Amino acid sequence: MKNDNLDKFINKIKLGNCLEELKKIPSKSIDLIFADPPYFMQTGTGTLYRINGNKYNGVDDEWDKFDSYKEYDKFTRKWLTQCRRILKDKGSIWVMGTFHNIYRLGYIIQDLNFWIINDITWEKTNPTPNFRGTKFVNSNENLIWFTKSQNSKFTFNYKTMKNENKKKQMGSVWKFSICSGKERLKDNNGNKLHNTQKPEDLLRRIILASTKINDVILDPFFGTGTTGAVAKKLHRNFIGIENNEKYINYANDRIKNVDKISKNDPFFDYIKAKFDEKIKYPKILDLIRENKIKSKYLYNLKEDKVYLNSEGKIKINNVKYSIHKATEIFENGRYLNGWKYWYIKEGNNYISIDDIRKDVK
Amino acid sequence: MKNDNLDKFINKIKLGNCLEELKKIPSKSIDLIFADPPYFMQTGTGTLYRINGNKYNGVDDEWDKFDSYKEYDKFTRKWLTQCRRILKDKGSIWVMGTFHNIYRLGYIIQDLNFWIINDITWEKTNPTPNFRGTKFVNSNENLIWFTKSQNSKFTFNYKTMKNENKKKQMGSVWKFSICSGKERLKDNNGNKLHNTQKPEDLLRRIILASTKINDVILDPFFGTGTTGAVAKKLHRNFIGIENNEKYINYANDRIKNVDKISKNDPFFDYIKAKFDEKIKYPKILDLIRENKIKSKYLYNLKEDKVYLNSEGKIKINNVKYSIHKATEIFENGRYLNGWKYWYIKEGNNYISIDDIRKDVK
DNA sequence: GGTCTCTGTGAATCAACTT
DNA sequence: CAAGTTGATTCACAGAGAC
Repeated sequence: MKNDNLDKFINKIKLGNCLEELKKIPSKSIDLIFADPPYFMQTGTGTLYRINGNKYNGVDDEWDKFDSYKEYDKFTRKWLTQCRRILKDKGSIWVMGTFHNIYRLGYIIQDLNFWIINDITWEKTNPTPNFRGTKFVNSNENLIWFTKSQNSKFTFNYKTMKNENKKKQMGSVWKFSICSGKERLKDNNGNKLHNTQKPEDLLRRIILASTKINDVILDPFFGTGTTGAVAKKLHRNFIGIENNEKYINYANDRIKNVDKISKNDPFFDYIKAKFDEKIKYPKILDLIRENKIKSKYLYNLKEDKVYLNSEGKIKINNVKYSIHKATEIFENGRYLNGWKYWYIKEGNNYISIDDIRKDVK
Repeated sequence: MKNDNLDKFINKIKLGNCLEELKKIPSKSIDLIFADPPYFMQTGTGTLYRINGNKYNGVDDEWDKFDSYKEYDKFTRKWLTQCRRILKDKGSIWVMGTFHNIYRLGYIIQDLNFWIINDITWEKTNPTPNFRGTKFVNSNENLIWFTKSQNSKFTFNYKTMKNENKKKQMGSVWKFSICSGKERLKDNNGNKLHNTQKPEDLLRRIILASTKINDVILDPFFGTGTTGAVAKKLHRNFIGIENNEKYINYANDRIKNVDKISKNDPFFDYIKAKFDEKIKYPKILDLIRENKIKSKYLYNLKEDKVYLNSEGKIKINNVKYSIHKATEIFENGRYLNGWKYWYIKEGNNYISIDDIRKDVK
């Protein structure tokens, strides 16, 4: 996974224009990209008052202003194109937005021939209410997770996610609260440092789901460095790009104070994605050569009996089938996992060939 | 709300090409459009199997195939343009999709200068599992709700929605189960009639939120007629367009068997959106003229005392303020609703002027 | 110290009517 | 039509302060 040209970027925040800095990064060097670009909110010019008469301070930052969708699209197309170049073939990308920009992002992602894996909804448990009762409360943000092409292999720690979700498959709607309290960075005046700081729990799930230990995660809109802080904690590397020096200073401080989770911590199994390590069991030919399958005949639980030849194939009417394919003959076209379907007989006992291969290991 | 040219379409399903049929409908005649257009599912050539070996029958109907995104975009642009023409200025539109098509829809909606009100996530409580454990379970579908332009007034039954949500503002993530059981239409062979039949609960919420009683709701991809069935139940009118005669036959049967909710049903208040009826209370001058405010002085809860003149203005230092504006003086610039801020005193009792006007009514 | 109350605040395309 | 006036609206937390 090493890339010498990448060393000078690793675990650093680059000050500068997003596009220019992306261009400096070596091709095919990044494992994961997380991008939370400006949303282009287009709020009105008037003031929005809270019900108690106070003003509501929404996002009015210069960095969120664009002249038109056309300008926004052009910008999006450029940074996504750079992301394609620097991403490893087995890497993947997350982007984030609301209805203001998410359709621009998704459309361009598809036009650039990226391949969408999932669309995720972040359901906020404590969104800002709609003070005037004009519409449904905007209680969600949206994420898109995608690869460079349809055939890309990508990291997905399926079992880790399942363990995080009461042993059930993790779905595409995630509930988290917004970033507040101690986690929310304050400036020297005690005001919120950044208008749109993201919660660490969200980044934690993204990183645990789609990276391996020591992977390199790039965030081209680094802000206050949530991506970097969580990456460090979880023993991943980060690269940040940010054009506001103030944010960088706070982010560097923040990350410096993060402790990596200890290797003695029971949670360290999660960090290694231990549950998702691929275990290589012996193949059927290995078992035969090592004389682990003592019988020449296999049985299913309906007591059908078949002959297993020295090539590891099941012969039926002089035609050779794999142990899996052979299930179709006996199960009306249903194609099942042969390891769990076929048994040998020892006296009156049926022993699954799947148990045999796992015992060998 | 009557439009004579519309009579021949009302509560009927038109057999034919979506675009051609849309063109026949009069301009600015429709209150609400609900559109669940064909999805652009790319299942690829591989067959997907359930764990038990049965083939998974996903969406692979002919009507779902398009040559490319370009074709899909072109088609989307055309039917949305027709929708703009036939929609009343105060009408609104819902579209629905998954990540395969929702970004195409949203992007084009914005390009056509529609104005998005909300994006809604339908969280499925019982989604199809991901059989191979290759990604997060797709447990959501997405809806976009929008008007013809930024300044469009539209129907939103805010309080009705609040009542449906434990008296709290309804958010943008909706939990419903997928359509199954008795609700799911079967064909004569007992198989599911349509691959993407929508649950009635979903349509119920959409219709209750964004239409008034007797409104006309158009569904250009009518399918098995969920929109029509729910519209009828809730005392709304529908127009359906569908190019598959088989679906139309089943849908007509289905809708014929729907009973409108009785006017004696306690739920009928919801149908009329009674909670959202605008109530006109007397104004401050009316109350003074009719001598309903017996005192010349008003108090706030801090016991500040002000003089209310015969013009209904509060005089402070010889300057006249409205009852609302006057709150700014006593609340450090906070501009509050005067009706709930000012009281008269009867003995030791404070009586809110808001209570007085509501009693008068 | 513990419990209760009060206050502050978050990616917001946040009004309708009269003069 | 622009400017001014009237009036209808909030939820989950965290943290500070009161008792």
